[in-house]
Amino acid sequence: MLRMSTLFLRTLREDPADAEVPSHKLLVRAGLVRRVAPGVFTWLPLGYLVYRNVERIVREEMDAAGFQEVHFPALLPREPYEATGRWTEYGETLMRLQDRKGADYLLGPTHEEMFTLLVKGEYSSYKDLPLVIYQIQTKYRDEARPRAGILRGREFVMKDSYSFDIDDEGLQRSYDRHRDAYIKTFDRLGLDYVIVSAMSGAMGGSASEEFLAPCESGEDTFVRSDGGYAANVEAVVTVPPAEVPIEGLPAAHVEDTPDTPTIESLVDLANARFPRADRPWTAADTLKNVVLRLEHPDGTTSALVVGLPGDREVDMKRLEAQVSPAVPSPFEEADFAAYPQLVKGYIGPQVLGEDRGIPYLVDPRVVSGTAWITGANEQGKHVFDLVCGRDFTPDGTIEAAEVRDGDPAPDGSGALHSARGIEIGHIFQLGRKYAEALDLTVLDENGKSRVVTMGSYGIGVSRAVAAIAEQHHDDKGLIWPREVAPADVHIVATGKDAAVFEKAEELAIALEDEGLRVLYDDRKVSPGVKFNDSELLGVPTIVVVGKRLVDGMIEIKDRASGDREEVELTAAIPAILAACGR
RNA sequence: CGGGGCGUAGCGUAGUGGCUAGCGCGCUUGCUUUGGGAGCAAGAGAUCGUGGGUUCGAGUCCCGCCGCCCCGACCA
Repeated sequence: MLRMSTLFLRTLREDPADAEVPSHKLLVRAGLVRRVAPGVFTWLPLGYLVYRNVERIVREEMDAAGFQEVHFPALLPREPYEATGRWTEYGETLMRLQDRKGADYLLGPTHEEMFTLLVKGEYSSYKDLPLVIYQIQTKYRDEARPRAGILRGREFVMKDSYSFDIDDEGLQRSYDRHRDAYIKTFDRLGLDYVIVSAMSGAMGGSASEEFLAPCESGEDTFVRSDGGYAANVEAVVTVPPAEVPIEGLPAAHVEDTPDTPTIESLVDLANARFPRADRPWTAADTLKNVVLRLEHPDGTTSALVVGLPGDREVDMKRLEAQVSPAVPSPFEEADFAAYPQLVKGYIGPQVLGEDRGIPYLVDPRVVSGTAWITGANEQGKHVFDLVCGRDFTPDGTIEAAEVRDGDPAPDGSGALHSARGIEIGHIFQLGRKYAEALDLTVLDENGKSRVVTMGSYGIGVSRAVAAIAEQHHDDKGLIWPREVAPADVHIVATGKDAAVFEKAEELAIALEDEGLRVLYDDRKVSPGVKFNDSELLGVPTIVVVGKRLVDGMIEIKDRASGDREEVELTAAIPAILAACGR
């Protein structure tokens, strides 16, 4: 039994000045965590109970899925990370240190190398596979900017698991097992979440999905439709309009459009001097051609032109995902000098294309038969009614335009709107990148050496505590889902009557005997303080033993709904068990 | 790393060059109080982030440094 009179706990009446997001404010105010350094926190008794519940659930679901727990050190030598290039690739984010001899060490930001090497040292046959091992481990990342309390710390706890399979089918099965286990885990944690497809990015894998807990304080932007579609912005596929028959479309014609270097000025001039019969011109009638410089991994650079409707901007993140591993950057004046055919502000598709040395990719909305106003590749001139598929043929399409609220979901499930979420889990088909770098091979049934294929899967354990707090609170405080709550029932004894404390304590003991986890407020403070603390702490069921005891009554309150009922003390135990879902 | 803001008691804060740095919460002691953060009284607790400078006099003005928070960049 947790007694408030002796519990190491101090709740705060006011929000800490350095906290911004609800979970940070509440976890500090409720006395669950205290800051030690930027992005580094101490768990106090109640907070650690919650944290351990989350960890326990994660562990139980991993074990239930048949995965085996191991435990690596957080302190790791440099060499394995040197082998995969991450000693340097990880950059400033890596926490580095030296021992007394000057040897380099690091505090593990993630453990792909160590797992790969461990398996390499033990296994050498296809008969040993598949294998999934995991750990729950403190990770260190020297984030440029830790923020939002324990939502994004420099020290945090992560469950990371790794699958090892002989072939892609096996990897897919391991991946699916993790996906199922994660669904069970997050359901038990009481988290609302969506699974979005994610770009694999620098990790070099193929399939990858993120589990995002939608909430205002989330750092990841994603889009969702009312019909259930959810995806990372980078992964959204544009729904192209129907193609238009080319016959009968007016011929292209070049017009003088002086001083129209921007889309806005161009539309204004077009409406003033070349008005349409049916409707005014809009930015969406123009074809904007954005020149970019691509830097390739081998150090060379090249130009790329992206054509998109003038009312859209290029989304650099989406573009990056498309051109990876090349890195895009804006075209500078010096770059323009190298391509005299590109007239800044008046670029048109007529001079573009792979065969002319400047690859030209367009937004999927630019389909055959669409007519555009676009640059005529001459200062002060634009071409009207330039028809795709007749007057120009792009080299292909690219998903680089911004995704906007109201755009259709690719699966036809309605309009997209953007939302924010906390990344609480990530599952990832790594492939053979690490196995190759560290030479993890096994012999197959023909005695031939085969590189193992891997998956990596993470759950932010400490982050999940904050994510739950973000999703489960009100203006009075936290509201823990039962399974992660620091206790099942919070008994509040009010008044100064000795009988109240006697009965409250008897009740606490009886409930504990029934298997409930009990937090008992036996402090000699005023009722208001106790009620407010009980709401701040967020134990799901609150039992008040107070002035109504003279009539043999106690009160049971549901923290989440605020519903309260009075019951006879004699019937209290079954009623409380029922309230706790037992 | 760029931009902005802020460092005063455990927490939240006031203090625009002048006496002994003020208030609320929390803490200690006593009395009263006990169904929504009680009242009265008496206390403890601060080298005002740090180093230098200006001044008769600096929490307050100037310069350097350190730290923290927010936005952006960055981020399996």
